Amino acid sequence: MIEDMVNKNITIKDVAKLAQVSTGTVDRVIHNRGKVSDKNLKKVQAAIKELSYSPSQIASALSYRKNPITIGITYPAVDIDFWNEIPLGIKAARKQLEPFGVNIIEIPTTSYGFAEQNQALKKLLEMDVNAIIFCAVNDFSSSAITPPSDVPFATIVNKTRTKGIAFHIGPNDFQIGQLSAKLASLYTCEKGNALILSPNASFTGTQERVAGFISKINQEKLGIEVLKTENIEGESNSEIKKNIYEMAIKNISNYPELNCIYVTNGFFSSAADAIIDANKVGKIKLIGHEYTKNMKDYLATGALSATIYQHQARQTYLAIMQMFNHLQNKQQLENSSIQCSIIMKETLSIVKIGESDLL
Amino acid sequence: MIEDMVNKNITIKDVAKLAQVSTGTVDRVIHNRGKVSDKNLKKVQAAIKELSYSPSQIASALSYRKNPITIGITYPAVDIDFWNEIPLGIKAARKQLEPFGVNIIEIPTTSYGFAEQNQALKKLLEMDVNAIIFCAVNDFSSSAITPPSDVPFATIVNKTRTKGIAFHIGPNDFQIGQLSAKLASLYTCEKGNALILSPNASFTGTQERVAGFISKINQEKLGIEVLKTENIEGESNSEIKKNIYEMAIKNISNYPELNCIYVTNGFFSSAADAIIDANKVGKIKLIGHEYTKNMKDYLATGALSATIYQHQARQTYLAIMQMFNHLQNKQQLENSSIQCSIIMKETLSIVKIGESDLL
DNA sequence: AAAAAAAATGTGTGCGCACACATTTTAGGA
DNA sequence: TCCTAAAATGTGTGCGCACACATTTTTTTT
Repeated sequence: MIEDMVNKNITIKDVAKLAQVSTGTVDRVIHNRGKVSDKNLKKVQAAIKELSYSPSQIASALSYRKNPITIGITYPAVDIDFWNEIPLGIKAARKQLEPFGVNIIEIPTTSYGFAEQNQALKKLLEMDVNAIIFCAVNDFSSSAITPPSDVPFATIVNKTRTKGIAFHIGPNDFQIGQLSAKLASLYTCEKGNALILSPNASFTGTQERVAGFISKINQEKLGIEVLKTENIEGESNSEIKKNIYEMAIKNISNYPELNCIYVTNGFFSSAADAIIDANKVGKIKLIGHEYTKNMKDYLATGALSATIYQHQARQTYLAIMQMFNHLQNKQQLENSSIQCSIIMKETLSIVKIGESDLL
Repeated sequence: MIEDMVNKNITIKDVAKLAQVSTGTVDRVIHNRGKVSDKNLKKVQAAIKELSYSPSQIASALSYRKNPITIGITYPAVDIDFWNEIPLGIKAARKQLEPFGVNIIEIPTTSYGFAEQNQALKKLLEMDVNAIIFCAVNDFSSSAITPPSDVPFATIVNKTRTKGIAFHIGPNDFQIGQLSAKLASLYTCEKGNALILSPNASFTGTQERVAGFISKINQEKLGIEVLKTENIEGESNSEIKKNIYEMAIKNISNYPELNCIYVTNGFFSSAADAIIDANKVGKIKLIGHEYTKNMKDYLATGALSATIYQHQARQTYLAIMQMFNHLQNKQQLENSSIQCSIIMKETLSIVKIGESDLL
C-alpha cells in the first residue's frame, strides 16, 4: 500500500524479475525479436500487463541514437506562398526531433509531375529512409505513384485514392467548400450571383471544394446563384494567373449582376486585381483560399473578403511527428483532418501563420 | 572536411576535450553552478560556441529522472463546459511528459474566489512544485494574488496586470470582441440593432470583449447600433443563466427592432432559449463565445449564429509544455496569444474541440 | 613556512533501454 | 549414451547527461 505511493518507475528490470527471466528476454518479447520459448513469452506478457509496464521513451531514444531514424519527405518546391510553407513545417519538426537523433531528408521537386515525384521517391528509398511523407497534388489512383510496401508512406495536403497509404493528414476539402459557400452567402446578404474560378481544376482538392460549394447552395437556402464555373489551366503559374485575371474580367463584364467570385485555391489575387481594375471593389465579394503574403492589402480594401487557410506547415509538422511516434514508440497511425482557419480582415492577427502555427 | 560529413553528435565530452577541462567543469558552466575559474569559464564557453554544442534533451531528461520536475496548476473546477476543458489539456500534457518523469499536480478550486485560489497556491508551494500555472479569472492587479518570487508563475485564460508573471497564454479578448462585431454585422447584413449581454462583467476578458465590440463598430461602418448593454451578475451559474434569460426576454419585447444579441461569454444558451421562446429564431441573430456541448442544436436551428472559441485545453497544454521546456531545457519564456476559432454550423466539424485540439 | 580552509577540478555512477555477444539449455542425430 | 547444432537465455556495454563525491590546487590563517 505504502509502496504504491512511492511512484517508482517500472523498468524492464522489474518486469524481468517478476517474470523470472533476464532483461534480454523481456527485450526480445517487447520487440518481437523471437527466440523466446512459449512459456517465457507468456510469463513476460503477463508481467508486463500486471505491472502495466511501458518502456521509457527517452531511455529508448537515447539508446537508439546508435542507428538513428530517418524520415524522408518530398514536396513540390513551386515558388508560391502555398508550397513555401511546407519547409517551415519540416524545419520545426527537425528542430524538435533533432535531440532524438532523427534525420529528416527533404527532396523538393520542381514541378507537380509524376515523373519527377517518382524520381524523388526512388532517391529517398535508395537512401534507406525509415518512412516517407509525400505531398500529394494530383490524385494518383491511376497508380502513377506506387507507395513502397516496406516503408510507411503517408500523404499530406491532398487525399488520394491510392492503396497502401499509411495515413493522410489534410483538410476536408468538401467541407471547406461548403464553408466557402456560407461565407459567400454572408458577404452577399443572401443575394449572391456568383462566379466560380477553379484553377488547377484537375487537382483532387479543387474538385472537392467546388463540389462542396455547389452542394451547400443546393442543400440550403443560401440565396446564391452560380452564374458560371470556369476551370482554368495553364503551363506556368504566371500563365494561370493571367488566365484567371482575364476570365474574371470577361465574366464581370458579361454579368453585370455578378457580386461574388469564388476562387478555389490560393490564386485569388488575380481575381482581386480584376475586381479592382473593373472598379468593383465592395460590389463584388471575393472568397478564396489559403494565406499569401500580399493578401493584407486586398483584405484591407475589401477587394478580398475571406479565405480559408489549411495550415500547410502544421500538416507537415504533424505528419512528421506522427511518423516519428510510430517508428520510435510504435504508436498507431491514423488519418486526421487538419483544422482550417477563416482568414478575414478581422482574424488576420488572430490566426497563426506558417511557423508560428505549429502548436 | 570528411569528418564533417560524419554527423557525429557533439557531446559534453567533446566540449571538455576542446576546452581542456573535465566534463564536470563543462557541466558546471552549462548549469551555472559556479565554482569555475574565469579562465576555464571562458575556455568552455568558447568551446561550446565553436562546436555549437547543445545538450541532448533526452540524455538530460533521462538523467533528471532521479529528481523529477513537478509542475503545479490550479483552476476553477466550476462545472461548466468552459472550465471542464482545462483538465483535458492537463491530461494530454501529463501523458506526453510522463516519459520524461514530469509530475503534474492539479488543485481545482470550487469557486473564483481569491481566498480559495490563494489557498491552492499555498498548497502547491508547500508541495515544492518547480513551477505554477494559474488560471486567472478576475484581474488581481490589486495584489489579491501574489505570485511567488522563487517559482516561475504563469497565467492562462485571462490576462492580469499583476507583476511577476513569467508568461501568459490566452486569447486577445479585444480582438475577438472586434471579430464578434464583424460577425454580427455579417449576419445582420449591416443592418443590426444589437443588445449586448455581459455576464460576469467584472472579469477582465469580458470587459475587453465589450470594448473591442464597441470600438469596432465606431471605427468602421458596420451598420450596427447598440441599443443597450446589460451587465449581468449572479451568485451561481443557474442564477446568472436565469438573469440572462430574463434580461433577453425583457429587451426583446422592449425593442421590436432588435435583431442581434451579443453574449460576451459562454452563457449564450440562455439567450438562445429566450430567442426561441420569443419566437424570434432567424429574426434575431445571436453571437456568443466558446464551445458548449449543447450548442449544436442551437446552431442547427439558427437560434445561435456563431461563437468564437478560445481553445482552453490547448492553452493549458501549451502553458505546461512551455514551462517544461523552460525547466528542463532552459527555454526562454514568452507570452503568446492563442489562436481562436470561429464556430458556426459550417465549421462545427472542422474546428477541433477539447482533447482533439492539441496539435 | 606549515597547516587549515576554501575554491576549483576531476571521477564515477546511475538513469532505462537496445543490442551485440557470451553462455546455457534443449533437440536431433549417430 | 554422447556429441553437435540450434534454440533459448543471460550478460555487459554504450547512449549523453546530472550530480554526488573524491581529489587537486589555490588562498587564507596561524
